Amino acid sequence: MPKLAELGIQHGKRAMAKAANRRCILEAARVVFARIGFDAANIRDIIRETPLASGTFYNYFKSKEEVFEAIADDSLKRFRPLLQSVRENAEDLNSYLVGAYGAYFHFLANENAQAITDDAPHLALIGVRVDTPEMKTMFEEIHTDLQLVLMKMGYDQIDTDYLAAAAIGIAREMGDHMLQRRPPDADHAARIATQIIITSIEALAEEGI
Amino acid sequence: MPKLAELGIQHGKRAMAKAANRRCILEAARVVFARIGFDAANIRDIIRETPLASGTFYNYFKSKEEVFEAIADDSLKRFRPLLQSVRENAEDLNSYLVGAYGAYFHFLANENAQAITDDAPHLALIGVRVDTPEMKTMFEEIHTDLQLVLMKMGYDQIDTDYLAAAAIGIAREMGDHMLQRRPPDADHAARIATQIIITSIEALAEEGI
Amino acid sequence: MPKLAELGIQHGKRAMAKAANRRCILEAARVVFARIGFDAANIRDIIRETPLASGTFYNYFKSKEEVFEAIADDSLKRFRPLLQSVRENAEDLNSYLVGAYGAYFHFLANENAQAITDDAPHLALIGVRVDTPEMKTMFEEIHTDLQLVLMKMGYDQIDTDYLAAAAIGIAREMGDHMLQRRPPDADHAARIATQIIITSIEALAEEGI
Amino acid sequence: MPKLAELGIQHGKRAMAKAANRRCILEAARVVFARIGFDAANIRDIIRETPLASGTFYNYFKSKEEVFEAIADDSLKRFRPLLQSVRENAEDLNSYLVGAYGAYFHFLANENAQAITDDAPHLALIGVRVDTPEMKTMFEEIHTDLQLVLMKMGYDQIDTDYLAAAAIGIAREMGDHMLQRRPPDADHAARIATQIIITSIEALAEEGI
DNA sequence: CATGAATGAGCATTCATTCAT
DNA sequence: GATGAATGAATGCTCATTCAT
Repeated sequence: MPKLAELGIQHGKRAMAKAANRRCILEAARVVFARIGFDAANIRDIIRETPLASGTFYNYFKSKEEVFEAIADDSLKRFRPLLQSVRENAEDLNSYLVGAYGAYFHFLANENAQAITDDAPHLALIGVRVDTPEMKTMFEEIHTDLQLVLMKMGYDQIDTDYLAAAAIGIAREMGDHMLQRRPPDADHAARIATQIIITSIEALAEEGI
Repeated sequence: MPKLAELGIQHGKRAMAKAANRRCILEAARVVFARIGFDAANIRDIIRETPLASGTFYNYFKSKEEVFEAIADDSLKRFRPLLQSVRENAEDLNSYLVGAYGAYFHFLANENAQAITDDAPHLALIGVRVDTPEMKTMFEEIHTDLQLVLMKMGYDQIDTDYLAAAAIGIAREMGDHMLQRRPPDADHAARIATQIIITSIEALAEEGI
Repeated sequence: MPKLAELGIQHGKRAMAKAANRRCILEAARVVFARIGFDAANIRDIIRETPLASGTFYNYFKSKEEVFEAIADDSLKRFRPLLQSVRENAEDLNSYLVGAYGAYFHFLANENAQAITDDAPHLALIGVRVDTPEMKTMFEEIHTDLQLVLMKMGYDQIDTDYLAAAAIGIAREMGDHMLQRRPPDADHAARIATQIIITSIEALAEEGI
Repeated sequence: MPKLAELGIQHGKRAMAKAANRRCILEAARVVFARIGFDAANIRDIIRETPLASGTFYNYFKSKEEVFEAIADDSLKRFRPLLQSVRENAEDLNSYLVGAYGAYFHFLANENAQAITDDAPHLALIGVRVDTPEMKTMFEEIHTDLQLVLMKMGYDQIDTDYLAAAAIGIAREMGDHMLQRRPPDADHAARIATQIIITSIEALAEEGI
C-alpha cells in the first residue's frame, strides 16, 4: 500500500501552506484577469491581491502565462463535470444547448457582477477582447462537444467545425451584449442562441453545406 | 462665408506636411497593430515604422488608444461606401449578408495572409483576441445595418440586438477558424454564416423571441 | 569638400551634450571599476557617479561589458602614442623596458592613490584579480611589442610568447606588491622588472628554450 | 587532559554527519568556483551541487567568502606536504623551482582540462582573472618559500619580496598562455620559468637591487 | 513644428537570508 | 541540526513622456 506522499499527496503544515499559497495566487490572478484583462495585468497586480511577497510568485509560476494556463487547467477540472451533467441530463440537442449556453451566460453574468462591484474600468475597451481562462476552457470543451454530437447525429455532410465555431461566436458576442442589459437576461439569451443553432442545423443539412 | 481654415481644411506646405505625417503614423500603426496586436504594440514600435521622431507622435495623438480610434474612424470613411454598395446591390437580406460576410472574410484572409508572411508571432495566443480597428468598424456598421433591416422588415417582435450580435459573433469566430484552413475558404464561410442568420430570423419570428 | 557632419563630427549644443554625457558615463565607469572592480560594480553604481538618470545609460551602452570595452578602446587610443614615444626614444631593449614598466607602475600608483583616497574597500580581496580596462589595454600592447622586438632581435629560437607572458606577469604581480609599499617605489620596481627580463633573454637564448 | 570536544574533535553519528556535510559543501564550492569563477558563483549554485537544503549552508558558513577561505585552508593542509616533499628532494634552488612550477602548471592543466570538458563559458572574459582557492594557497606558500630560501642563500641585499612576486606573476601569466596551447606543455613552461628566476637572482645580486 | 536625448517611474526577476516546522 | 518556502531588497531594463534646440 503506497504512502500518500508517494501519490503526491502531502500532509503537515508546510505542505498545507504551500497548497494554500498556490491557490491564493491562482485566485488573485483569476480576479485580476477578470478585472483588467490578461494583457493589462502584471505580476505585481496579482501579488498585490495576496498577502505574499513578490518573490514568492516565482516559487509557484514562471510567468503570467503560466498562471493563466494553470487557471485554465483548474477551470477545466471544475467545469468538465458540470458540462458532463448537462450532457447526461440532456434528452436532445436542444436541451444540451440550453444547458450549455445557460451555464455560460449565467457564469458570465456572475463573474461580471463581481467585477463591476469591484471596479471594472476599461474592459471591452478598444478592440481587444479578453477571455478569462475559464471562458477559454468552456469554449474549447463545448466546441468539441458540439462537433461530436453533430457527427453522431449524422450531420456529417455539414461543416461541423464552422457550425461549432458559429455556436461559440454567438455565445461570445451575445454574452457581451447581455452584460450591457440591466438585469442580464441569461436564460433569454440562452434560448435565442439555442434556437439559432438548432434551426441552422436543419437548414444547413438540407442545403448540404 | 467661413474661411477654409475654420472648417479644418488647411493649405500650404506646412499643412501638407502635417497631413502627411498624420497619415504616416496612422499607416504605421495599422501595420503594427495587425502584426503584433494592439496590446503588445508600443509607441516606439509604431514610430519606428515611420521616418519621424518619437516626439512627433505627440503632436498628433495623445496615446496608443487615440491612434486606434483614429484608424477606426478612418476605416469607417473608407468602408462605409463599400458597404453602401453592397446594400444598394442587394436584392434581399440574403444577398446583403453574403455580400457583407464575404467582404469581411476576404478582408480577413488578405490581412492575415500578409501578417503571416511578415511575422505574426504570438497572436491569438492565450485567450486574447485582437480586433484591428478596421474589424471594429466593420462590425459596428454591420450590426447597425442588420438591426435597421430587421426592423424595416417587420421583425420587430424579435430581439434584433441579440440577433445582430449573433451575426457578428459568427463572423468573428468563423473568421478565426477560416484562417486555420489552407486555403481559407471565404466564400464558403460567407454562405454558411448567411444561411445560419437567414434561417434563424424566420424561426425566431415564429417563436416570437 | 565633405561637411564635418559627414565625417561623423558634430556641432551644436545637442551633439556637445551627447558627447559630454558619453564621456561622463565612461569616466564614472572608470572610477567605479577601479574602486570596486568590474564584477562587483553594477550599472546603478556607475550612473550614481554621474548627474544622469538611469535610463540614460542605455542610450549609450547596452551593458556593463560594453562600457568596459569602450574604456579599453579609449585607453588604447590614449595609451598607444605614449607607448610609441617610449618605443621611439628607446635606444635598446633595456630602455624600452624601463620606459614601459615605468609607465605601468606609475599609472598604477596614481590610479590607486586616487582609489584609496576615495574609498577602496575590498580590492585584491579574495582570489579575484581585477584588471581595469586601461591595464588590459596596456598589457596587450606591451605583450605584442615584446614579441615583435624579440623576434627582430633574432631571438627566434626562444619561446617569445612565454617570455612576453612572463614580462606581463611580473608587472601584474609586482604591481600589487608595490601598492602595499609606502610610498610605492615605481622606478625601483621598473628597474628590477627590467633586469629580470633582460638577463633572462640572454640565458634563455643560450639554453635555446 | 583536555577533552576531545574541546579540541574540536567530535564523535557520534551527529558529528560524522556534520563533518560530511561540511566537506560536501566545500567540494561543491570547489567545483563551482573552478567552473564559473568566484564572482559569478552564487550560493544557490553551490548548494545545488549538494544533496543539502539551502538553509543548511548557513549552519556551516556565513558567506561565499567564508567557503572560499575554508577551501584555501583545506588546500593548504593538502598542499603543504606536497611542497614539503619538493623542498626535501630539491638539491638546490633550481630543482625546487622546477618542482614547484611543475606542480603548479600540471595542476592548472588538469583542472582546466576538466573545466573545459564540463563547461567553462565566460572565464578570463573581460579583464577578470579568477584564482581558485587552491591557486591562492599555492602562491602564498611558494612566495613565502622563495623569500625564505633567498634569505638563507644570503641574497639579502636583493629585494626578495619583489623577486618572489615576480616568480608568482610569471606562474600566473605563463599559466594562462599555457592553457591556450594544445597540448599544454607544463614541463616546458616550468623549465622556462625556472630559468628566468635563477638567472635573475645572480644578476640582481650583482647589481645589488 | 520636428527632433531625439533625458528622464524616472515601473516592471520582471534574482538571490542572500531567515525561520517555522 | 536539516529543511525549503517566504521574504523583499536589489538589479537590469523598458518605455511613455517631456522639452531644449
